[in-house]
Amino acid sequence: MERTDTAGYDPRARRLNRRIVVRAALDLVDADGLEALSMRRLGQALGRDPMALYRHAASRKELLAGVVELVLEEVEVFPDDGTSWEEQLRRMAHELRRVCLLHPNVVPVIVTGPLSTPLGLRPAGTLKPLEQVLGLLIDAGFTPADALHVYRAFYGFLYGHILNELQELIADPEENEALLRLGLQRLPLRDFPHLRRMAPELLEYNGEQELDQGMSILLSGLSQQFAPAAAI
Amino acid sequence: MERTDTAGYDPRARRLNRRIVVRAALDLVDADGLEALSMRRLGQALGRDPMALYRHAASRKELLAGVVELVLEEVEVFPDDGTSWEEQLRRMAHELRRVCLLHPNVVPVIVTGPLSTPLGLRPAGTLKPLEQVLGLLIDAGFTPADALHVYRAFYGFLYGHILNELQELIADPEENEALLRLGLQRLPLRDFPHLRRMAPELLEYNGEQELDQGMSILLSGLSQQFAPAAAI
DNA sequence: CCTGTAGATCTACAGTGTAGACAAGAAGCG
DNA sequence: CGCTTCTTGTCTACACTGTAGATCTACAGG
Repeated sequence: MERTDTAGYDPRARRLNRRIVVRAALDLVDADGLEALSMRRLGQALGRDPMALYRHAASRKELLAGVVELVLEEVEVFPDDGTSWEEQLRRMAHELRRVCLLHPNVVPVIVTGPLSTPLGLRPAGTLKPLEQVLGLLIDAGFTPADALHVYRAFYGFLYGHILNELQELIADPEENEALLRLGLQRLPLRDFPHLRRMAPELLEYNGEQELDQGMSILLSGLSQQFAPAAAI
Repeated sequence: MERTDTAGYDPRARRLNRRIVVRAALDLVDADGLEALSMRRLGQALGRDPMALYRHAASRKELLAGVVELVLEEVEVFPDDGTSWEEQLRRMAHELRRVCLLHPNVVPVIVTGPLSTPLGLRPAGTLKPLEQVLGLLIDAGFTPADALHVYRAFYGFLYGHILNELQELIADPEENEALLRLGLQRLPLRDFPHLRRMAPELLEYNGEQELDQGMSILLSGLSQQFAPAAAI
């Protein structure tokens, strides 16, 4: 009944541990959104006193950080196959997008959370992708400084795209169409002439394709702006 | 004393209105962060009962939306001068960055807020930039569909950059250096060989330059991927 | 003057994060 | 086994939060 078994573990089974708590928190956020994650509700989901959670997470913020880490662990990190650095970046982008779409409610925390957590102090899991990309680029012949620039452009664009995509397709497409047209109708024609004609294009949004296209743009710009010194 | 006059209006002076309330909310967020914005504190800042605010903002969420709108109004929108669309996009990017850096605490809401607010229903102020960019690109010879793609790539990258920049320079640079080095030291050398050598590069971050460089990359990719049909 | 109405206030409720004291239970060791 | 120690869970309590609903106040138009 209620919300006792959010996943597979039945409550009171055995002692809590951090994994279980964070996992349950993620389930709760996935199911009911960020605001639904309160210590009391989470305690209830686990069949424990809310205060029990504090043995495994220092605070709500810290718990959320754990949730982010857990989500990022879902990102599959592929070994360096032989393909070009461009193709590898492209694949990593799609992979991160995939995971983010599985946990849309967590995305705001992912992109916004590490604010005010200085880079050096972040959990190792969060830094792993950075290291990987740097290695990839340096191996491809970039100087360390350029690799850093490329990394920033890459992740900047990627995060930006994911945010945009989540904004674009919230409601189900059915009522989305009506809503969009109605919304556009509301705009004064003289102030928004172009936007009002965009309804068909706005409805045909395809996130994967859009990301791929964006990546093409970015990568083509990248390899034009920074030519890697040695292509082996 | 306390926090009665956050700006220039003294409390009890005359009747409240939405402008005053939202303005005070922005001041509060700028000064003490997002979490400091509560109806009670805001009421106190204005010398009124907290409940009075509900006559001018339907809820805390709606109040925050007003704050975002207010910030975005600070973005100066330049008329179409003769320069190329690339230069105009570049200038708009710098302008948005400038405003966001003036209100870093609001940025999470800016990039995250419009989630779950379907495009058609957003306040006109938020849609103005979209319309402007579309017009600019279409005038430059892009098809509407391509203009939309370019817009998405542009704003995706821009938002991503701003988020990244805010993450990079939170603390004051003085203690940032020590902290960064200490943080990097903590990482195991075998897992993070590149990152650990990056300290000097990481310390020389220049957001404006980084954005400009990123824009160059993006724009160069853009004009290579989509050739505007007619350059007039 | 009186009255209608919009604005401001008061009270109250359900919910929040979490500090601090305490109990129950597992684990180590003789 | 008993005894101690440390970890984990529970309970109570406090200072907050957003906001619904009723009530009071002040100003508008007649």
